[in-house]
Amino acid sequence: MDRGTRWLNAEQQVAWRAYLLGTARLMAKLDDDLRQFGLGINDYEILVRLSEAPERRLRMADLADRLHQSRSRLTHTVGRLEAADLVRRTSCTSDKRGVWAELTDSGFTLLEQAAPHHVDGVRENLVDLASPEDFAAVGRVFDAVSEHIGQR
Amino acid sequence: MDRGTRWLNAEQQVAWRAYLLGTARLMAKLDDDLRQFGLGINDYEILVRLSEAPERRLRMADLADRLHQSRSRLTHTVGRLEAADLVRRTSCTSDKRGVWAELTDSGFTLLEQAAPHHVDGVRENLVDLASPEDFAAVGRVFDAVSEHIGQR
DNA sequence: GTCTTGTGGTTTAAACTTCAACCGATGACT
DNA sequence: AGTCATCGGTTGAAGTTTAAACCACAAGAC
Repeated sequence: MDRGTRWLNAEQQVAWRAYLLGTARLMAKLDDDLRQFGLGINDYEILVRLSEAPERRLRMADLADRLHQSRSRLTHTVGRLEAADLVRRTSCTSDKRGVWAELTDSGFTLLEQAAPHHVDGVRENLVDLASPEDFAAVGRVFDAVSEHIGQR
Repeated sequence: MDRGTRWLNAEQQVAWRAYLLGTARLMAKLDDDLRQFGLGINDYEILVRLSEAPERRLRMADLADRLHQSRSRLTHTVGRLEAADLVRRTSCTSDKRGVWAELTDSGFTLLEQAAPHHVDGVRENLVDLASPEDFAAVGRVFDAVSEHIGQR
C-alpha cells in the first residue's frame, strides 16, 4: 500500500491474528462455561475483585479502574448483580459522594461454586496449552501493554 | 477455598490478570484510534478480511467464522457497513441461499487511509513493547488456544 | 461564608450484541 | 416428484454497552 508505514512482517502478522482469534474464542468459551451459574466473565471478575478486597468491598471507581471499565458500565452491571442479590451497595461513610460495592454472602457462595470450574477452564483452554516460559512471556508482554497505555 | 482444584500459582495468576487487563486496555485504545475514521476495530477487521479475499468478497458464513462472530452479529454489522457504502451485498450465484459481502471502492479507500494508523497503533501499543521472542510466544500460545477450542 | 472547579456516581437515550424464531434454498431419501 | 431435515442468512425483540448530560458532594480560592 504505502511505503512510509512500517507494516507488520509475516510472522508478526500471523501472531497478531492468532492473538485476536484466540482471545475471541477463549473469552467466548469462558463466558459459556460460566453461564451455568448465571454469570458472564465480566460479572465473575467483579465478584472476584470484591471477594479479595478488605471487607469484601470496593469503591465503584476503584473497581472500574481495576477492570478497565467505564463507571457507567459498572453502574449498570452492579445494578444487575444487586438485583440478583450477589452484591450490595452501601454509601461510603467517609466520602458522601462515594458508594461501596460489597459482596453479599450469597454472592460469595456463588463465587465459591463457580471458581473451580472457571479455573479449570482457564487452565484447559490457555495455561496448560502453553509451556511455562511461553505463558510467562504472555504475562510480560501484556504487563508492558498495560503499563504503556496506563489508566484512562 | 477447596483443595481438589488446581488453582493458578502466583505467577500464573499475575500473568492471567495482566493478559485480561492488557487486552482490555489495548482493544479500547485501538478502537479509540479508529474512531476518527468512523470505524470500530470490529468493522476494521471485516474490511481487512474482505480486502484480502479474491474479488474482495467473502461469503457471510465464511467471514463470520474467520472473525469468530455469530452470523446474526455479522448480518447487523454488515448492514451498517452497507448503509455507509463500505460494503455491498450480492447474492451468490452458485448457491442461491448464500450472500457475498463485497468491499466497495470507497470501503477500500477508507481502509487504505485507516490501515497505516491502525498498524502504528498495534506496533506502538503491543508489538514494539515486546521482544521478538516474547511476541512470538504470544503467537504460539494463542494459536494453540484457537486450535484447542476450534470453530464453534 | 460563597464561588468555582473537580470528583464520584447515576441516568437517559442511542448504539450494539445476543437470542430465538423464522424463511427460502438445498440435499438426501423414498 | 414429494417429503424432511439441514443450511445460510435475516429479522425483531430483549439485553448490554456506550456516550453525554446530569446531580450531589468535596476541596480549594477568595
